[in-house]
Parts: sequence; C-alpha cells; structure tokens
Amino acid sequence: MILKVNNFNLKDTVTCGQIFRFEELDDSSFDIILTDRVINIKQENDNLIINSSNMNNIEEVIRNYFDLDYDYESINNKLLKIDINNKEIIDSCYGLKMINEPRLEVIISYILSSNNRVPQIKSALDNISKTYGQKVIFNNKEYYLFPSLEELSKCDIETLRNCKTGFRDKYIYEFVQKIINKEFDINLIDNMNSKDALNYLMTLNGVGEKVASCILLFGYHRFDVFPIDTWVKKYMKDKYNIEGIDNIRNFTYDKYKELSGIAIQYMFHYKRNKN
DNA sequence: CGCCAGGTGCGAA
DNA sequence: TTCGCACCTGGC
Repeated sequence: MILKVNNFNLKDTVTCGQIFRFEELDDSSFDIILTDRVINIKQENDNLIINSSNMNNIEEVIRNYFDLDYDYESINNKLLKIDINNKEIIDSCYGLKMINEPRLEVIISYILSSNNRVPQIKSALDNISKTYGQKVIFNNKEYYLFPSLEELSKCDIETLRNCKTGFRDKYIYEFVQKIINKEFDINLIDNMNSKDALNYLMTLNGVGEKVASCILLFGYHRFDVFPIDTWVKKYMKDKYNIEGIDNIRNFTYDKYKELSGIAIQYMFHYKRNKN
C-alpha cells in the first residue's frame, strides 16, 4: 500500500531515539513492531510504501502511529515566532514527528532505560516480547509482538531477570501487579494535567522525573513535559550558556510553554545529528 | 580489569 | 530536603 505524505521524514522519526523495536533493512526500509502487527515501511519522496503482517485498517494505524494528522507546520511557525534563532534547528528537523507509542510498552521501555544503554534496552524488550508476546511471521521472518497486559500478567521476577532487565526486573513486575490489582490505571492519565500525571507516574517504583517525562511525551502526546538529557544540556550550554537541570527546565518552559516537548526534541535531534 | 550508560531508590545528614 | 552511593548488564 502507498500512502501520500508531506512534511514527513521517516528515517529521522524512526531513528531519533523515540522507539526501540525497529530495524533498518538493506533496502533502507524499516521493520517496526507495533502493538498488533509488524510493518515494513519505506519512504520514496512523498510516498510511504507500506507492507504489514496485518493490513487491516492500515492507513489509520500508520497515521496515528506517526502522528501524521497533527499540524507541525503551525508548531514550527510558533517556535520560529518565539525565537528566530530556532530556524536552524527547525530546518534540521523538518518532517520529524512525535510517535504515538503504545502505553504499556512505552512505560516498560523507559523503566528499562534508567542507567542503561539503548542496545540493552532493545534487547531486554525483545526478550520480554519473546517470552510473553505473540509470534508473528512476516516476510519469512519471526517477530514477537510486545505482550498485552493479560500476557504480561503471567510474569515473575526471575523470568524478567532472565530477559536481561537487570535490577529493573522488580520495577516491571510491581508495575504489572499494580495494574492487575487496579492500584494503577494507565488510562487515568488522560484526565490529568501534566503535573499530576508526572506525579502519578512517579508513584511507580523505577519511574523518576526523566522516565515519567519520556512516558508522557512519547506515550501520551504531552508536549508540555520534556526530558533533559546530555544532548539537550550541551545545546543549552553552547547556545544560551545555561546549566543545571532546574535552570534548563525553567528557561525552556518559560519560553516554549506547551510546545516545550517539541522544542526539546528538536534540540536533541539537532545536537545529536551534528556531533 | 575498571568504568560507565537514555536514572532512580534509599539511607544518612 | 538534599546528598552520595549502589545497582544488573555488557561493551570498551
């Protein structure tokens, strides 16, 4: 199937560090594992060439996942209006979208991210999927979907540890138990403002401010929260000579308000690509 | 070997 | 409230 797009850069969007479970193939297409299917997707100019293990409703799934119906042009214009110096980073991020990631997976992914490396996060996610998730055969290859809550409810700490989750095994286990026992509801967050949502997420063991921010930004489309990582710190130091998490947070939010998450993501992408 | 990474929890001050 | 340290794991 072919989907016409504009202002979309598949490669940047997939590889800019939002998601973990994808693979770039020799033909420069990407295999990506979504909630209920595996997709292979390739961009040729303004066309997305899409194949999937499940073509059901595929256009809507793709549009939603890659946030294709959200108005980034107007966001870019606003960012430019706030600071004309943003032109360089906006240009470098043309077509970059905020992926709408499945909630269960995004929370577990970022619990795994703490004091960890990207390849190991990916490996742990793959192991968890292989252990608890459904197998999908697509293009003669085996893939494993990320497990549903019901599938995950069978998990125990020892098996999770064997998935190479490390000391985060108990955090994932506790998180799953809390959902099952109705002590935590990942959909309740929709009705909260971002500050309350951050605090709510941080009641989970293994979820601090950074992880909670990533979850809200990537899983809940909350652009008024944002993680501050080493790339963003570098950008802030080089461009504005601002240091320290709190200073960066205040400076960014004062300036960009509900667009902070996008602004930060652009800075991250710009700085990371430049180095 | 020791160091450290997409941080966080915990106990001590 | 803030501060320092330990923490699975694996690549360098």
